[in-house]
Amino acid sequence: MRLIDKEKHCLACNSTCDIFLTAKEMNLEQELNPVHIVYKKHEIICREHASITHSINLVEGNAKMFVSGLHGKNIMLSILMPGNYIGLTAIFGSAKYAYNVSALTPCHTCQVNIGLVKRMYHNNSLFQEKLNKAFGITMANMMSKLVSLNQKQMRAKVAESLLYIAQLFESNRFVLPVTRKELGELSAITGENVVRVLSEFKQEGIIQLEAKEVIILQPEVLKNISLAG
Amino acid sequence: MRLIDKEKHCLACNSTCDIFLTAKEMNLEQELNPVHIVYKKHEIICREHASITHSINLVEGNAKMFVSGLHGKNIMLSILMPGNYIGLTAIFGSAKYAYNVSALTPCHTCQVNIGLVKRMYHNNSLFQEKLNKAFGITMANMMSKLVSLNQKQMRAKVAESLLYIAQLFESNRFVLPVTRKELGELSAITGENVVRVLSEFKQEGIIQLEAKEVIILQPEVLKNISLAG
DNA sequence: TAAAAATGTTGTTTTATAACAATGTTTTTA
DNA sequence: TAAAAACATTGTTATAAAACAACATTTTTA
Repeated sequence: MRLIDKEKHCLACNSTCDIFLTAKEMNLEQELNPVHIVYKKHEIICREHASITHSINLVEGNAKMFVSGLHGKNIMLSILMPGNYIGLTAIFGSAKYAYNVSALTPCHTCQVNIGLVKRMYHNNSLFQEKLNKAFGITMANMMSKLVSLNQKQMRAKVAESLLYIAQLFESNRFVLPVTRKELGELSAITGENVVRVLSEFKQEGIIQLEAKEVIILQPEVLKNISLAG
Repeated sequence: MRLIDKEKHCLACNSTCDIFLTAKEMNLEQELNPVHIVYKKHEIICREHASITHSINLVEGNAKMFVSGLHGKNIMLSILMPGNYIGLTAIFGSAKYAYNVSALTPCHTCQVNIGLVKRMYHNNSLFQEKLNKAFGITMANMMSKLVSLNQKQMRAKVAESLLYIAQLFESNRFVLPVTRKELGELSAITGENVVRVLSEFKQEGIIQLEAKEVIILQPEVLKNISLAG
């Protein structure tokens, strides 16, 4: 179930998103008509193969972007943070989602008609450049993920995932936004093996670990593990 | 060693590429100054991390696009066919190549200053749409490759690679443009195992195989193998 | 708040595939 | 065209990680 909160408006929103700023600059505020939708934990925000009708801005909360693989096993592509957009691939030729997004925590989203965003993209070169760059970065990340998931082994993959999450939260101390199994989806290994590797890292004094709380004690060591094997 | 053929000009070129057509439409023919460079088999056409200075159109021949992974093992992203472009990622925010391209056969390329192509992109919406779409498709392919290489096993991966090549050559009968080891790079398995799987497929009457010549006798069976495992 | 479901943990077994080795064949190079 | 290098093939061994199992703990749901 989703909650539609019609009270929230852009001017009251503390997240100054590029879409709003660009729309304002282009005098398209009237047409914006943003809809604020709240998703509960575990709820699907968008589904693979579904049509992209809106650009979705994650205003509050965390979500996971994943593709559903074989035998019900997912591969998590990324963890979404407040400020991230969903659905902008529509601008790059695909009318359908190529991935799923589901809420890891309650997620507040702001949704705008994708047609309007497309128009903005085509008529505002700064906005265009921003989206192009973001898309290019996504592509580069995909590329390195392809190598990592294929050629690295468990310890390296988990180390990489931990560093990725630390970088998202801009801190070496964080609360894991995912379960062990999901950390496995992000690292392309089983949940059981995630537990094992995490225990090893703890044993070796590389991380401190208690339930979901992680402190990376030796970031350089973890970095080395993530690079080599 | 590369051969620069200054004699070839766009008007004489039988490959009517989008860049030339768009430049003509925009009266930018004078500025185009295309350079025709020929690469020998095995030569590097572009290298990871190098600056992108030109848009490279593969006019004739085949090339492989790959990222260099760990322990000297590559992952092949795609096989390039005549008409394919290299370096357009520069438009999407990255000034450096994120991949390598090397010649599988002698490769004739036509190279145009990337700055000009960028200008064309920003001032021609049709051209823009084409490049965006191409980039989007590349992204989608990456995504499905991520799943395939991670979750499928040898037989499925090799089946997929064979179908991919058949689709490139638009025929179920083709001469492999790659070695067994390279087919391994494309499938993320070892060369030895490629040989084994190909032998199995031959034994099972799914393909006909002699040296580099492949005939897919039972495309549907191969398709099923590629999907399941 | 009791019951059910999901998550976390550790140990054991199985399995797919890499790694290694040995040899024949083709292609490239000097 | 002879020698060297790269490629293809088959068999064997080693290994990383999945699969399975059993149970403790936490979270969700009725």
